Amino acid sequence: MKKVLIADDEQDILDILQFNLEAEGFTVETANNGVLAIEKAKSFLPDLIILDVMMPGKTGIEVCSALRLLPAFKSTLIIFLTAMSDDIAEVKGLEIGADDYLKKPIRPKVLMSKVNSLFRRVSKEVDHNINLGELIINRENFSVHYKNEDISLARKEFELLSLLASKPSKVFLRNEILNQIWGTEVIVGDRTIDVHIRKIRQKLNLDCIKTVKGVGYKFEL
Amino acid sequence: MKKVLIADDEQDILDILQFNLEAEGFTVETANNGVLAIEKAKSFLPDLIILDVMMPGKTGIEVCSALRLLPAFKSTLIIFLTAMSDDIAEVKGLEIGADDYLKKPIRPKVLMSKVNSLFRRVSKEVDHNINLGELIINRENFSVHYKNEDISLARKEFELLSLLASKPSKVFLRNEILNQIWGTEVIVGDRTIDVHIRKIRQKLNLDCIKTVKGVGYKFEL
DNA sequence: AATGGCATTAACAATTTGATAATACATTTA
DNA sequence: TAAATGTATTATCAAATTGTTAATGCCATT
Repeated sequence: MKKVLIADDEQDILDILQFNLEAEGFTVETANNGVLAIEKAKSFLPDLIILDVMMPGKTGIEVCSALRLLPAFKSTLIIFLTAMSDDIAEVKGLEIGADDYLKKPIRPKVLMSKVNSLFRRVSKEVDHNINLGELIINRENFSVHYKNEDISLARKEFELLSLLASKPSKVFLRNEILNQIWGTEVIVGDRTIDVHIRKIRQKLNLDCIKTVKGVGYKFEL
Repeated sequence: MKKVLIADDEQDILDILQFNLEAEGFTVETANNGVLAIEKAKSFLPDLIILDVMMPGKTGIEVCSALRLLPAFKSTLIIFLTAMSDDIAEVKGLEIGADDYLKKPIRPKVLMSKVNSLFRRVSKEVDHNINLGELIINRENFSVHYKNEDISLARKEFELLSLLASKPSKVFLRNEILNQIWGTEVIVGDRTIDVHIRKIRQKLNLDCIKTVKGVGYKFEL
């Protein structure tokens, strides 16, 4: 189920949006200022963020810019809410990294259709990504990102990490891994998996792959 | 069959829900306040908890938060019942860890469809877990959790505990255990089981595996 | 043809696990 | 009570599993 974070300083707006989004099955969190929005975004890791432009303290635009700097929010959807009086040009340019914008007053139907169409648009891509906060795995780019650093993994290493991280905590049996990554036809030696695991551990420099002796491996942050 | 706990201070609601749930084959227990709900949850270990938000003493939200802190209720389904007058925002946010919510007045059909769809959603995952309150065994993660502590068991130990705990109170004959865990081909000596049992007792530090002399072993909390 | 990166294997080390035997303890039976 | 039976405990050793490093062969690129 998709997660949405709404940030606006008017409680009414929060309520209306929350109501409509939840009615469609989204999981919603709210924030009534920019600073809180950034905090909640980091812990909640929403799929979509709806930001009011004008908020006391940090404006929505500032929030957006700040988040976009973090790898975890590179591909998070962001929609802006703008009042008549706002300088629309700035938002419209979308150069700040917004995916869409909405003029107030808000018509729930319009919002929902925008939201749904955005999700439809990215529904395929999003599947390719694994986002664990500090660690981001992008299957499309074959890229791994940890704490603002790009980690370069070879193909098999990448597939292996991808697989394990796709279900954190689940123990993948050695056979399971062989089938998923090497297929049933190819037969490789016993130490092959170990060696790849070792390289991943080495490159990530992070103790996230646990060995379960006699069983297999599991990913846990 | 699935177990459901209902907590509401209105007897009428309890009766209606209990009637409908039992008609569908659920095992139902009820509580008419929050404190009692927590108590019953701990002993009854329901698969689903239906909580009224407004109850004297502890609100449903407080009950939910309290339960979610316990590992045993990490994945228990929780549905809230809200009256018109309740501050709906808080529940809807679902950030307190609810799986769904229902507005009063309650339409039994709506409730039942929500309940069934929730159970359908989690039917696969639940199989992997053995949840005995303080003790949680997760077959997917090969993990054992006792009183907020992770216990690390070797493979055979894990399989043995898993087997015994899969049917509490049932006495497993020594032969039965040998067949299940070692298979019919491998033949091991008589003392092998004892030694493993001992290690489990030692690691768990909990007298949950009883010896039935001349017969076998059984698991009992 | 030379280079470099990658996947795999081989060889060995390190570690963990499992099984057994020997002994101690407990309970039942004669 | 002594013997018999069954289980608990412990130490020990063998076996299985995994970690590590280096070496090999392959492929694509230059």
